Amino acid sequence: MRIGSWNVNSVRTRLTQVLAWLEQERPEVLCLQETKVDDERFPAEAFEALGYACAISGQKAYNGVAILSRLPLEDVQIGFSALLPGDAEAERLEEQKRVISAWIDGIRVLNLYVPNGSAVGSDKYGYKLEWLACLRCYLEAQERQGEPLCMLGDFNIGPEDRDLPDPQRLTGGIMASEPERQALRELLGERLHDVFRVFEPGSGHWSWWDYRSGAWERDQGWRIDHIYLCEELLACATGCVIHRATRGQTQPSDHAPVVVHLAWPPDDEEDEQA
DNA sequence: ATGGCTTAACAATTAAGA
Repeated sequence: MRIGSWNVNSVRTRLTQVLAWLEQERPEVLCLQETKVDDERFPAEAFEALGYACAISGQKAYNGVAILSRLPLEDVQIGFSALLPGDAEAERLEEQKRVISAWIDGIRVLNLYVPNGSAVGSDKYGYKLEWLACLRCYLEAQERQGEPLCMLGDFNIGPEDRDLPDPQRLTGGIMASEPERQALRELLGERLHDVFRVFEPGSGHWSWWDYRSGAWERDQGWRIDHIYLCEELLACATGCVIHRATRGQTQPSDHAPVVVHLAWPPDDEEDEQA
């Protein structure tokens, strides 16, 4: 079983590339962020034609998340309120469409688009920290449900200096400030693990390259798109790959897909050879 | 370089991303 995450920076602008990648890779699940389209205009038919069911939570122009699945897509939950009913903060944060989950083949797949935060100390930075605090509460409620969890998406945080191209210059700034990193560590707790780091401890592995300043040509990226697994799923992980070639295409997204390979369900012999 | 590029919205510029 393979589960991918890709910030596509507009699903309509990127549709041809996403379809081509799906046809080539055929992951069981692909989670999208920054779809930038309301639900009525989401190109579901194009994905359904390739055998993918769609769960979507979008809005006009900004944000927007979706889960595409070749396996049955069940119990779709949208927003923080799904697990925090009556919580005023969860409802307030619902205005921006950044949270969707689904039950797929015995796994709770949680797809997130964490706010960017603009600049340290700005209003948007405050919003980002509030959003992360709400996510922590959401995850505590999720843990009480007892479902195996795969949480993935665009976290807009470089968790450690090895996830940044120039730590000396960038540490402390947006996406690398201690409050953001601490908020992320706290919501992960002892329960959730960055599966990419199980297989690759080194620096120089990026998932996002700025459109500006020739960041791609100079390979000055960040690793801000992550896949986190609970212990039960982590024990089944056989690999985690960043598909960086997509970033080198014409008119690319600034993010590349990240894919985890799981021998799941645990008794599935076919997956264990992956 | 409070810069650089790309997208959506709207119809020439602005907001936002990260």
